[in-house]
Amino acid sequence: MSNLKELARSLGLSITTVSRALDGYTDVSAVTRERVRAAAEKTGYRPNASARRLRKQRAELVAVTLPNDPGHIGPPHFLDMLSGCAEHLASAGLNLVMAPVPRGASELDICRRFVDGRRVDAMLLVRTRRNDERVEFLQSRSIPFVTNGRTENPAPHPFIDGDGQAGFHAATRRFLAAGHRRIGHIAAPQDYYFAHVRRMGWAAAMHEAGFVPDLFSENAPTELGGYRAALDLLQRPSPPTALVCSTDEMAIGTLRALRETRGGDGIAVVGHDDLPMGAYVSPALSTMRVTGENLGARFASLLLRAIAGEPAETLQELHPVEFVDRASHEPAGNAGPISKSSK
Amino acid sequence: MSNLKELARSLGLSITTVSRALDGYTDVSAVTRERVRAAAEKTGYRPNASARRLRKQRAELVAVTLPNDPGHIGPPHFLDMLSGCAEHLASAGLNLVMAPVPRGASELDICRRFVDGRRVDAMLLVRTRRNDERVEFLQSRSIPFVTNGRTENPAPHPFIDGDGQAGFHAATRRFLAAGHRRIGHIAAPQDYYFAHVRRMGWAAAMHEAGFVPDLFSENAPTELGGYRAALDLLQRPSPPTALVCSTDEMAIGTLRALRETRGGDGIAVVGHDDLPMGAYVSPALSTMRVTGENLGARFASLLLRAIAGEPAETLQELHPVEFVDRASHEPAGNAGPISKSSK
DNA sequence: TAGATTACCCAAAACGTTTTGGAGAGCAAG
DNA sequence: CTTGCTCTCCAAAACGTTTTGGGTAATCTA
Repeated sequence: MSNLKELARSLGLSITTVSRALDGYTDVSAVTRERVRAAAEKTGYRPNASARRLRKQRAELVAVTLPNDPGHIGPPHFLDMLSGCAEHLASAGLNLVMAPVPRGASELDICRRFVDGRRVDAMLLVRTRRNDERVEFLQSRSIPFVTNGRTENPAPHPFIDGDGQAGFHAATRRFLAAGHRRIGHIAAPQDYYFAHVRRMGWAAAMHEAGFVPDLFSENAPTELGGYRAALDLLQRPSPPTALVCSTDEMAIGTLRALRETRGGDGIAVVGHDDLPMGAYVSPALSTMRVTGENLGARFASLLLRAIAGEPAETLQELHPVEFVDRASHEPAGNAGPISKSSK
Repeated sequence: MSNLKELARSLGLSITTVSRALDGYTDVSAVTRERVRAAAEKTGYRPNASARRLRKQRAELVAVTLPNDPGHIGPPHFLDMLSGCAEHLASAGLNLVMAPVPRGASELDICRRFVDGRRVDAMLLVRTRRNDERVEFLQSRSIPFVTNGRTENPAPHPFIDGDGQAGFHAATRRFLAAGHRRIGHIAAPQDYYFAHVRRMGWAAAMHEAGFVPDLFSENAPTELGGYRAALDLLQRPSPPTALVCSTDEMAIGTLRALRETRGGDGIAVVGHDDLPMGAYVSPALSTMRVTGENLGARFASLLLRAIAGEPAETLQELHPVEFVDRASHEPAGNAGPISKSSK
């Protein structure tokens, strides 16, 4: 129960002086400052967080919305990202608080709750949708925020994203260059921005090569979703010889579907995200990864700059994606996509 | 900038009355109460969280320590658990805040920081160690907490854990009953409590069957760690015919090691955790899972009861583990553990 | 020596809530 | 008339900080 008042009394100083000594102000003599510091250290004094927050009118908290997709909550490395972000924020005195979405409430309700109760100084939005009502709301309240993934909302806002369009375009072109003609896409729900642009990248490459991009199937962004979508494509009249999958989890579901299907031998697969697990499945999963290190720290940095008032336009990071070549994009067991007449 | 004072003035009432009306006290007339409620609704009034926290001397926050193992942060379903916990806590007015461990600091430092700054009302500890200094510290400060996993600390404390000892004992006995004799264990670092008891379960079953339990290898609790530990065991003079792995991730690394090793054909494998991914690797991973639904909500419930002052002894949950039989514990491609003379 | 500057320190006012300890009015009982 | 009770309401005191707007000596400047 140590507070500033007791510490001040025990030192024979005023509260003001003790407070300023601990904050390193220059208008307290070096000897006093050191005396105060020593006493604070000895008694283990820590300023009361709530009191400081009230006085400084800052919550010292940043909330991250947790997507509540049925049964699934985002890629496994999501937690690594959050951890890195929290660590970086902590060194600026901010803590990261989780904003889960209870059953029956919308993600917008949660934003409102945190913002209007002045519980946070900023927000971190993940799993953005093409038209994201949370973005609109936060802009209307002019509270700083950063999104993981772009949106199609008209007003610019800070974000970090990978260039999924370019990545899927390039991956599709690689397959085309390798001789594939029937290149399918395992798609995630298209109201997610990331899912939409990845499909657009694939579709554009197919279109440029003179094909109609209709060989795709949409499902949940999980192993099961990928499994189902792959089964769907495999039973089409002209099944694919190569599959570009929206996420690694979907790709791993796809690999299982291929194993279980007779016509699935030698179909090329590529995913996106570079999950650690991908190197351990069979065949080892070829994939893409967003370049750049320490995503979490970059989010934290953008959040801090947004809180400091930097304009949205200078807080947008679009990172290229790069290929991670393992085995699944060049499957053994067939002579290649052209000589193979699957089905 | 709406606060109680303004709301009170606009209604011609005192701050006290408005506050009590909103809190549903009976000493404000029904008609006034309704008038206040309507006005609060209309102006979108939300009490300032910092002010309430200061006055009520409660942080309304619970921190969860994030393990900072090099490059790895716990099982993928960890985030699902956190999300469920946060959701349940939120309905009691508490938020879950992340307590990452920055480089160079210990997990104890972080606990101290959160506790002594009165930033939290309780803590959630994950990845407990056999002798966990965080437990000792929190008990010395008598701050409520719950651990995910038991410890060997002398004083009892609230926890939720799966009975890994029994699970690994039973799994080993199953392999023994199936005729296996050389059953190895892929072990996680033994200072983790969970890793220790899982090894003890395996060792006890082997010992009871008359074998010296020395066919194990310890490594990081990751795919790579499992891979390396499996390679180690496979090059022993008498390699195993079955492997009980401390985690699913290690088991998946083990499966890759088996694929890449000539002598690895037909070696039985079982993991623990029931990761969704396990159903999609080849062979499909047989595993164990802790019984009971909605782990996160149970953690939240225990935390709330600990905050309410219930004694530690009544806040301990040990859940049995059950088998999830898929393919890897009965590998095809060999006639069985006895007829096979690997190496 | 007067005046200005510097070095150190502090009382008091916030920040916005909850809670304590009544106050005043109206009414019933003695 | 007094006493006690119920029903509403409220002033003021916390909670523990940070910051404002000084004050008092001592030291320097002219």
